[in-house]
Amino acid sequence: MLHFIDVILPIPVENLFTYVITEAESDFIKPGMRVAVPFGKTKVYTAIVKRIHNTPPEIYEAKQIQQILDEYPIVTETQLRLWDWMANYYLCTVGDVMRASLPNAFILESETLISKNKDKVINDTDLRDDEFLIYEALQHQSSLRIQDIVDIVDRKQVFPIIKRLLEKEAIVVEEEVFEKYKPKLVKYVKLQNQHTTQEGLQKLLEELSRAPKQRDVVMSLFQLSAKTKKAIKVSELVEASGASASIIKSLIDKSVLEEYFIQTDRIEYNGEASEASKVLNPEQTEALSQIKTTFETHQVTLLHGVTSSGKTEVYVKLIEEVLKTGKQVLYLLPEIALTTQLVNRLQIYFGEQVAVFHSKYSAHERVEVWNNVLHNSSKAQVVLGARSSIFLPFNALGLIIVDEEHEQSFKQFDPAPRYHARDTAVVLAHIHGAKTLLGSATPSLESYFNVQQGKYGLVEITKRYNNVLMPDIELIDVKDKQKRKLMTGHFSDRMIQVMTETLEEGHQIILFQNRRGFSPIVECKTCGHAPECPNCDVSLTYHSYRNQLRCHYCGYNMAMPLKCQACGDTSLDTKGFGTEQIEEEVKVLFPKHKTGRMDLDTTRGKYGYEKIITAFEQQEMDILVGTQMLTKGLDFRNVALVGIMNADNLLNFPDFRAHERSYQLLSQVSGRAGRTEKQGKVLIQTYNPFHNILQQVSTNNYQAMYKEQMDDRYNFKYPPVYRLIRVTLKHKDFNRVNMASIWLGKAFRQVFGDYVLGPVDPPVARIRNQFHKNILIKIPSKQSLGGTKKAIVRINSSFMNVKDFRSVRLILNVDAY
DNA sequence: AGCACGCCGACT
DNA sequence: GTCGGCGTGCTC
Repeated sequence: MLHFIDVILPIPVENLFTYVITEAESDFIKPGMRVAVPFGKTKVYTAIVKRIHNTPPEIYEAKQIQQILDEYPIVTETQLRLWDWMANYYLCTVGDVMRASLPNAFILESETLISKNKDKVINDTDLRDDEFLIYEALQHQSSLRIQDIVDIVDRKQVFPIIKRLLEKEAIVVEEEVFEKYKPKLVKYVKLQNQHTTQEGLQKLLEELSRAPKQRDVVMSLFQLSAKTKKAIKVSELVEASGASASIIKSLIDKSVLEEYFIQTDRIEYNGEASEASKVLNPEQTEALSQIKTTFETHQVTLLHGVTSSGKTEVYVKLIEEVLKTGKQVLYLLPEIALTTQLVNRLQIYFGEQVAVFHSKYSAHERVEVWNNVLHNSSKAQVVLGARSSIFLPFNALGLIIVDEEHEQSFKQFDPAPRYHARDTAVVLAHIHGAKTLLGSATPSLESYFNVQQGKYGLVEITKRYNNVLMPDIELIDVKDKQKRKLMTGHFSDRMIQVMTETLEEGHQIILFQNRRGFSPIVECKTCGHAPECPNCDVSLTYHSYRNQLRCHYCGYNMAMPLKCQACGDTSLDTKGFGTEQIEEEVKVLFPKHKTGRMDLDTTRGKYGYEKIITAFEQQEMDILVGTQMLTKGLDFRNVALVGIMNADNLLNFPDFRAHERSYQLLSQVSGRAGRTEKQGKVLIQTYNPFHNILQQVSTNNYQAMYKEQMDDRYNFKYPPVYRLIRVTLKHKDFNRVNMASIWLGKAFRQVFGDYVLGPVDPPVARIRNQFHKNILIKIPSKQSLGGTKKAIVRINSSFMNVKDFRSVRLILNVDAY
């Protein structure tokens, strides 16, 4: 009987691919293992085995696999189910999901290597110029990659040249696959056995009496191992004895010492669980017991607790209980880089059991976390991670916590799979029969809607920890202040007054300046010309760090011009209302106090965030000016005032969620004020103090916000009442995208009628020289999601059959909000 | 996604 | 005429 496997390839093609395997291989291969397979004429890819069967393909001959890469599955069956769900729900291929899931080091790809044909002597005169260049390069280098050749001849198409060289038998090519993951080995030393006894050591020390340095090393090693009773690293010995590596080397050569290697994790967790978890206050205890009750009837529960109500302590208790049952816990956070505080806290309680996983980790580190999770190692019982950690190979998941569930960074926008980690987490938990806890001080409308629909349980904490009062929020009418000439730059008299008071009391201040949709641009005062990106339809933004103009979309940058490029005048103004300007103004207003700034510019670099946060925590700064980053669960004890410089550009953002987002953002920033006994103060400057959202923020009235926003969503047919799929078309030729989008819009309208919006130009209609068009499809809740998606897929394939449109790139984004 | 194949303009 | 550009289609 013949044996076949269907495999998933990490490329965006719909189908699985079938390969033949031998009888022996069929006994060994299991779904979830990696195999290396030949694909196309030359390439070798890493594939994941999906299914093993005996049905030969009908219309083609299956190729053989090249090799099996694993001894056991590295992807679990539950993961394969989740991949299918994701591909189906988010309208992408399983290959896309695979690529996003596996640490890069797991996906090996072959690379074509070109080397000289040693069996044949080639006369230089037989070669053309470009061929000669390559042939000559091979005299110095044993092999060249395709990219090297591209660089050498400076041309895009190099295959014809390689082909000619091959025909002349001047070169040979081979496909090489590199193993990307190498376990890290650490060198240890110990005394050779005969020296470990009391007398053996005595004797050895006597022998070494003429070599005092070597003697010292032996003494140090003996003391170290007596003290720690553990294996001694060479590096430790070097440090303890102060000897050089060469002395140790000579002792090894003399057979006094013996060296050996142990495989170690790259990520080391220092310290053990050093503290028992905190005792909960009555509100938290009540919340915990309610959560457990709702879990009896619901898969998912939403924990709605006001800012600094101590949600984390509740999570900790819950985690403790799940760990006792031997299950794993996944703790999802919006952005891990900002949450060192939380990592430290969890490590205090759970020690080594905590593993951290996020995109800043190297490929090697990710493999190690992956393996620890896969083997249910004690080092990965609690996994703390950003959205991509939903891809880890859990096998005994008991609980998923999604903290700050309203955060939009849980949604991936590019590339595919364009998934929402919170929603995927709910599905993942369901597959495992685990529970999901969503936590937020300002829940997303969709989660609260699910509560109202009876899908999710709800638990609330309305009091802040230690009975700290909710901050007092005051709205300042900027229009009125301007009329009465009470504005100093961007600061109202009231803002300056309260800031002065706060500083006098020795407290700290956070000033929040939204950046979204509003960046500092450069404008000529004479002619009004603003430099634009040559590749995208946006003005360049000014960055004083490096004094340059940059494009946020494609990264294009140029030095800050001295003269206007249009009229030549030198009166260029870096106008705008960014954090930099605010910081400058603060320095003028409060010259005696220290001011810091936290935004994309200042948090570059690996420890950018930590530096600023720590400095502010240590009260090295009095005033911190920052963007959205400040909202992310940071805990500053001494902040008594939060100032919001301009609430309007948040509210006026052209997006159906602008109001919901503004509420969330403003509430979260406000929550940074007054975390100790003193009641915090929040000042919001706005042109529109009677705006409902601002009123709701100032009275902390989530219910009113929810009700009003939901009315809008019903009336205008937006999520969570309707589902939303956004179709983006991209092409370098404007007319072509235009025609294509009109065609596609019509086709959609024939099926979905008025539930199709567009095509419209997105706010930035050209990015990296590609023109964009958007079409929005709204799906009523009663309409079957599966049927809708099938219809979309069908329309897409007929779209692809129109010759002129084939080159237009289509991007489907499900739940694009 | 790659990569080969096949059809058209600008150079020897 | 050929070379090198780019659009089109397939990969088990």
